[in-house]
Amino acid sequence: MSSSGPRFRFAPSPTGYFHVGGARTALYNWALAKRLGGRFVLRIEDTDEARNRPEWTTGIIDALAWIGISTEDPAFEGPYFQSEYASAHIAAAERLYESGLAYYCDLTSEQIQERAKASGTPGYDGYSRDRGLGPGPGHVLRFRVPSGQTVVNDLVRGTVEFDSAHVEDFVLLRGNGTPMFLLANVVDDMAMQITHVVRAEEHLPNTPKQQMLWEALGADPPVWAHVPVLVNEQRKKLSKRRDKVALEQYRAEGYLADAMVNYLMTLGWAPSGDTEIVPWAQIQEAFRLEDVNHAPAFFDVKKLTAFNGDYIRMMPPEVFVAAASDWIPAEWDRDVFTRVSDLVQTRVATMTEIATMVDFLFTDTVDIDPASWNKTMKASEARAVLSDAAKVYEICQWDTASLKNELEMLGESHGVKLGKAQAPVRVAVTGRSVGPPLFESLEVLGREAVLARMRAALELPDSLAADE
RNA sequence: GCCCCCAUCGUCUAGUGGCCUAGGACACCACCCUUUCAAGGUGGCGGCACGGGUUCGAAUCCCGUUGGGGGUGCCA
Repeated sequence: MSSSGPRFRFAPSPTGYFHVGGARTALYNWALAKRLGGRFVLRIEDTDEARNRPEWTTGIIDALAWIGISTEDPAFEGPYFQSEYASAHIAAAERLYESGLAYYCDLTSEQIQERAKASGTPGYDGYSRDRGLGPGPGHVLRFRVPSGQTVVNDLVRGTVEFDSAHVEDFVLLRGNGTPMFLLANVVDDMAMQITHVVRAEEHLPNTPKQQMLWEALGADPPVWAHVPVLVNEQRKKLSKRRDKVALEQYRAEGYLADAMVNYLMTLGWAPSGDTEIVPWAQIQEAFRLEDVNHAPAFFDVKKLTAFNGDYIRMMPPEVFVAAASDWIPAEWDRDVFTRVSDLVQTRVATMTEIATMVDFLFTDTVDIDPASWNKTMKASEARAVLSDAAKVYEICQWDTASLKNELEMLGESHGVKLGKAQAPVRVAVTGRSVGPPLFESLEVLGREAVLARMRAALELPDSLAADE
């Protein structure tokens, strides 16, 4: 437990899903804690009653584990729950009140707005600073913001100055006596001896207030680092409403954790050298906050998908087969899949694509896609080729090479190359015009099934009505 | 409105005063390979927002403009 290294923290509030931006922030903290021999402290900020469900915490822990941040790791500490420390937050607030660093105010939000409107200056104007109010129902405790400048030293942004003239006396305790985020956050960070606060840029405007609180409470502020936010194509902060932000969703759609982690780390930062696909161990060694970019980064699903495809192809064949097993129906014959797995591995970018690519190998009959069929059958020789192939395939040797040679020769007799000749056979047998290499698939399917499908297709008219 | 942050190809980035005729990746295009589709290979397209300085020399330093973003709750 006792560790003299730096202490980082990740402090999400439970929301029911894990935001990809949060994942990147967690990864930054994790990389640093691991490399520096420090700690990664997980604190669930559950003080908002509206956001408080036990299963949401489980979701956070599962998501972290998926991206390699394990509660089993010695560098991991927690989770702590902010709601359990409410009495410490209140005690700190009372200390501030007693020493005159905070004061009570009985103005309602409406009254504050009216005063602001009347004076033309937005925000709270410090009306109750010297009214000597004590605690009472509906009285909020406000921090007496000292005049002057607050200089925030930020590892990614350098020195940022804030003039107190623009920092209002913010609320510490609500009218019902419960602590606010700014206070709770600081008190917890102090109690947990956090040395480095690495979080998203949206918290930068909070930082002078929190730093004042650290100082008012008699402690040295931590090292701050505000990393740029992740944005969508409209350059707006990624939001649950507009964008696909849930880590769980990407996971369910067949994205690999390694690919996700690697991609996330290239947003706002890049490993040295000419390749971005690098193992975590290398990232962990190389990552520096000082090298993080200052501008928001677009979360590009297309690039993520490209990374994912690369990671899928990097898997040793047997690893791919094992991984794929979780993504195909349980009743599918694993031996059959294994025979074509290498053909699939180079053709998918996400794990969910696997099943749809080879489903025709596992069904008794095949649904023919009308568009594919109609297009293929437009070729004048298509029907004749299919018909002849059905005859040749009754008697030829049943292996990939023979199947290919026979169709190639047959095609020549009709004046077409193999590329053209295979088309009607492909649609007839697989139902689609694209898919894994045909002859391998035929071999695996077996003569009986292939012939049955070809004959059934021969019964079809040249033009099929579209499904819908 | 006010406060703060930011600005290299469409996107993610390398670059920290001369190695830059600005490098890589994704996307896109072409060609090669090829049984469809991929994968792979080769090549191409494409950028230092603008204007002033500083300097022998600026993508790199300073100022301004413009353009983005974040914040502005008795949410976190």
